Amino acid sequence: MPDTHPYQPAEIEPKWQSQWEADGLYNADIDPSRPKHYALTMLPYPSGDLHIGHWYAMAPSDARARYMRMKGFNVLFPMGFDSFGLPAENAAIKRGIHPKTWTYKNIENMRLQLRSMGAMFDWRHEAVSADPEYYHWTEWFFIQLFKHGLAYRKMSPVDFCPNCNTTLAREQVWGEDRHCERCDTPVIKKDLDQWFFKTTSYAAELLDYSSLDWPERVRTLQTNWIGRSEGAEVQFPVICDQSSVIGEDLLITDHRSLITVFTTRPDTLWGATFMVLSPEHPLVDQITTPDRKAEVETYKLQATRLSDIDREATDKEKTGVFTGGYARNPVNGKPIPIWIADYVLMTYGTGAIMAVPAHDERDFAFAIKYGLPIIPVIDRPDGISKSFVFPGSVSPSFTETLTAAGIQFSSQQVGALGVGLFVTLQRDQVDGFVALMRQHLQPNNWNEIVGGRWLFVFDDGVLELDGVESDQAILARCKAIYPPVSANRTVMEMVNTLPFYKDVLFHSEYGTMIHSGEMSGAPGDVAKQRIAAWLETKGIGKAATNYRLRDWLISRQRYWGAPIPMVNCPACGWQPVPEDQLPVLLPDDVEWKPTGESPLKLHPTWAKTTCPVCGGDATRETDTMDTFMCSSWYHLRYLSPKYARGPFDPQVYAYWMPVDTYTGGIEHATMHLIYTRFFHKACRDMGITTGSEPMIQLRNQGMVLGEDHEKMSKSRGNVVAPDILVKRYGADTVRAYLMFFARWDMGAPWNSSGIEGSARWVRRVWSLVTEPGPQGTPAPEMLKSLRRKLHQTLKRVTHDFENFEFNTIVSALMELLNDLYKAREQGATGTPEWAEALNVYLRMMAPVTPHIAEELWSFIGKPYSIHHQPWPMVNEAAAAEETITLVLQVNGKVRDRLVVPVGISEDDARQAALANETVQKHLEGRAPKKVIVVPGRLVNVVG
RNA sequence: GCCGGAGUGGCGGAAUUGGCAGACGCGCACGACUCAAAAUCGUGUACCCGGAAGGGUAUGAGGGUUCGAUUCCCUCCUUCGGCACCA
Repeated sequence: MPDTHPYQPAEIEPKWQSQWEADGLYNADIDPSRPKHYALTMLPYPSGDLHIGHWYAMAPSDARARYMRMKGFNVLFPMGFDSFGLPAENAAIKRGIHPKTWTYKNIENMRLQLRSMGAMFDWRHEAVSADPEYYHWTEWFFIQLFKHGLAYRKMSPVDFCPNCNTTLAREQVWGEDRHCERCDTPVIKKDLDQWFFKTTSYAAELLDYSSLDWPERVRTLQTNWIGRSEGAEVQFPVICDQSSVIGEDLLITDHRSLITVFTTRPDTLWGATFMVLSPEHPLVDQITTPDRKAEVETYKLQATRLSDIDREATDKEKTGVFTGGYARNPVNGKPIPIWIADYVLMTYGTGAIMAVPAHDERDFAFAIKYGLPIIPVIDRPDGISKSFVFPGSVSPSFTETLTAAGIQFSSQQVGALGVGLFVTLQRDQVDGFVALMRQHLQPNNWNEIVGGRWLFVFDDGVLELDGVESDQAILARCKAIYPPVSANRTVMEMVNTLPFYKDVLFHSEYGTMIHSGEMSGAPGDVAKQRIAAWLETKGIGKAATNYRLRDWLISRQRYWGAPIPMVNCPACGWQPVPEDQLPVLLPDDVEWKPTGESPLKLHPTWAKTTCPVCGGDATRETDTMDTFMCSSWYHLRYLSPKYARGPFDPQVYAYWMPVDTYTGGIEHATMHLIYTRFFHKACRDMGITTGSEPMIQLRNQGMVLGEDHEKMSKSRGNVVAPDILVKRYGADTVRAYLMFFARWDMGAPWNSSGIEGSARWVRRVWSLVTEPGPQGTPAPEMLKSLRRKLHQTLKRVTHDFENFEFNTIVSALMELLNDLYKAREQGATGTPEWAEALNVYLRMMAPVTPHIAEELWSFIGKPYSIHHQPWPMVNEAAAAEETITLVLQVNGKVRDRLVVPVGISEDDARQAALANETVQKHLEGRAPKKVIVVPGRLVNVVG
């Protein structure tokens, strides 16, 4: 027996790491004789220091990859760096370090830190996105997308600092007043011509997750992000001769100025009483009348100063201004005013909406605020109407009449005016009520019925609120009768002042169409489809599907990114750089102004080039690509990072792709994971890749919070540094603790004393194996139960590895260790059962704590390497229990437990329970009414 | 506001998906070893009543379904994420 010595991770960990490296133990090469497994963890950004969050993401993923390896898979588990991006430029501006220098120094450091983890990365597959050999192909992909019509240019606003003369990211804009982080200048929006990828062409396909094993949560997030909605596009002609609006007869419409709106509710078209355009809408200037110009311009400016977040905030009161222009509602020819408001976004739909205030909550609030007409066009499904009977407006016998008619109402004192009646009507009571009202209404009064029906009863007849004209007619009569309502601009504004009516004035449900001309009466379940078809036959619209998803903005006005390989020729327009001239290299000789203006723009010669088509003078694109472009295909570069004839070696691709298991944070659920799926599908359609999805199985880890339960950040000073932990406890302990301390998909706050438990576990395994146990003759029963526990644990650990339940893997191993210690005390060390236990135990540990497992494997005299060993097989017979604990309940409460043979019959279990003294005691002499036997678990006696 | 997750001892968490609540670990208490401390080992540790045997109460709150609910249903509260004037 070798000398026993204390556990020293600082010695054994580096030793095995270099051994594995030297032997190429984790080399992942094509091997058609073995099933492949491509395990991928999200590409880290080389910020300089490896964070505990990186460990939390990578160490359990590594353990899972190692488990798959032991299961017989040929596993590729690569690592690389997402090395373009803003922080490198910030370092350049603040500290005068070149982004390249800063980035590659960080990478060097992080490689060392990553090695200390003892992960099975095959570094021969490393890919670094800022290497020219890498971004060569990022550029190449751009050109392919361009050639296939999936890349295009359009104007798009950015946050811009006019003082620094530079575009700002959202994180560079600070404070309520939205000022520049460097110079405090208020930020403005600047419209720039920029490159986009047509992600929206794939919107429908991106909603299909049928071939994916992805968490429901992520699929929901993506589905909402893509945001499919069905409805119709409708064209509203702009009325260009403003003076004729008043004249009414000679309305001339200009069909060159059609405003297209997207609506999910074409069935409400007859209720569209105004339109709202986004302040950025291209027709705004044309529509705006001279007298409204100043106000509109002010509002537009104000809207551009707001962030999207501010514009989209719901707690803010809606604002807008009238443009002075009118459009014609195409279904009824009525002129409707055109407004602009910041709640309409140019990036969604067509940037213009038809407003139906009677059936859209936002539009209702907007119309009430600005006095715009509100006309109900969809019947209330519940049919409820309400009527307030003004004090003194009816003859005194009216209440008895109502009671006799079975109509529900309450009488209440209304201020000093007297007693009013608050009537609630069912659908079939309205006509009867109107008839009664006509008999009882006193001269020079009116009564309104609102909700299910919209009727105004006057001395001489009944008016219905069915359009803009009747709105004004009714209002005029009411004002004449009761001057206090004179300030109201619409009928709805007038009735909205009465709280009693609040719940019946507006609804957004589907229902039978009313007040809708020839379409009135169309039932709610078919109205939408019927109108969409009708619009098409009339040539004023069509059924349409709209997505919330936007095209992907690729352009960044930055230096440290992959150049966009495009050349602008005055004669030939935008042309791609010929593929044999790639990569377009980033110039190293760049200088920063303290303002952060992109040095590519300032470079004296870089942008000057010739047109690949005509050979004339031309200019390079000086914008670079979004780094999400680099991370959309890194899993492909990993396959063959040195390959020079294409982005990847097709043979290697054919073996490894798709990614079998992808692990990473939930924060990438929408952006990165949608971009990479889009990228893969586009590449498939261009004949570059095969299959429809790049990553088959996705699993997310949660977040490690600081000990104060807050998000870790340098400013809070709650950051946990893995290097210190590795130094103090060893990588194995850190790995084990990260797997143990929380459910992986949930994450949890860090607990610096909790890690002691994992450290103790690792040390106890060390002692168990290396220190001799007492001699003795262990009871055969004890050895049998040790073996049972071993195989039960193996079963649990196997199950938990399959399901990414890492915390219970470690706790199961801890439990078994406790039993092993007890067995050792009883002299089990010399037995075959003991040998088997150690053999299996170390193999179960190997994915979790690879170094100590290797060291102890060699200690017990097994051949190098444990990481070449197969995953142990569960012996079901050995794992089987002989007895169970039968729980005895009386009326659902546990009263006793019996140890019985595992195969006990239902009858025997019932008999045993009924014969039990404690059960009898708790029955207190009652006869059992019912006995429930759950085989193998419990007997519940109900009595 | 909408969508989704979570809420279990002093703390992190477990519970084969309707069947023994609190595995495992941290912490704490007591004990052993030690001159002492650390480390290590052992014992105990949800709460209440009780000397004990035992009994009662407990999985955010309240209701429901069920022989039986941490698990399913309804209402509400707290909290964490994501999305959001989406027409």
